[in-house]
Amino acid sequence: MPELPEVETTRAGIAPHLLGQTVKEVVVRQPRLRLPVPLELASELPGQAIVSVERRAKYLLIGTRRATLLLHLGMSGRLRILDDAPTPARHDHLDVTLNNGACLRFTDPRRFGLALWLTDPLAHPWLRDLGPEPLGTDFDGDYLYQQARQRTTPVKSFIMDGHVVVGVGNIYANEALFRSALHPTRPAGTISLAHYRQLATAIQQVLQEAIAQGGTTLRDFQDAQGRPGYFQVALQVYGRTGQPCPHCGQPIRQQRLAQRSSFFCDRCQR
DNA sequence: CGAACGACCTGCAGGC
DNA sequence: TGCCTGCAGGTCGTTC
Repeated sequence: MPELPEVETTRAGIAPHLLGQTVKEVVVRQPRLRLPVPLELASELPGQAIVSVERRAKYLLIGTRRATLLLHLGMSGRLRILDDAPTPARHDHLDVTLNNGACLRFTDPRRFGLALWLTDPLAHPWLRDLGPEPLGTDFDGDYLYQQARQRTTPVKSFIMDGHVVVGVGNIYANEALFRSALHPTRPAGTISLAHYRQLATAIQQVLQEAIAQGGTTLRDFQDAQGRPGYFQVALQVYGRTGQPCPHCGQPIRQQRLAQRSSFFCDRCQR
């Protein structure tokens, strides 16, 4: 479900409801996520005031003075703000209720998501070694070009590697490569600096446009208020196998690359 | 070090 | 109707 734009849309949706509020109760119905939900979450988060709601890569960081609730939505995770705490449905694994009666509810059918309680989340091994934010000032074509030296991996796998740059998932990797006319299988180390500048710009633009549209809803993404995103109408190649390339009319091809579906135009992307 | 791949888990669509 | 297969927006650990 969520790539960077969907996580950012979620963050922006939950933040105003959480900031300044105090947690009343934490209900863990299913502790078996990608890692076990720590018991301390339910014992230590209640009573804490929420002082920050931030995002790093696809992780959400809900900060208190004591520690931080680190959330990841995995493939199928979703966060909603509810006015109260209605009867939970299947896969509603976690509720964080607030003193004002509202409830932050985490739902995740596939359970690839994460809920941890950490005093220093950015020092966690999974966050510590992450690459730059694509929308930050330390990401550009020169950086990508430098990172790509001597690398033979396909450029699509390269930009989806969180140690290179974070937040670029399968949808937006395909779209950014199409926009910059690069074939997904092209070995990362064979691409020129000029092309990497185009690719970096394409990544930033596609992510910013998707955020502005509230993300991409393929089947089930909804924001914190239950509204879908609208960027799917702007997708040029993702999920469009056999449909004409918007530039040249050739049918869009689909090919499996690093166990992920890739969509591209053979003629426009080299 | 980098590259390729299996693993985790559920739901759904499509073929028979 | 049911059963089977393959696929899905992520990302880790293992192996070579």
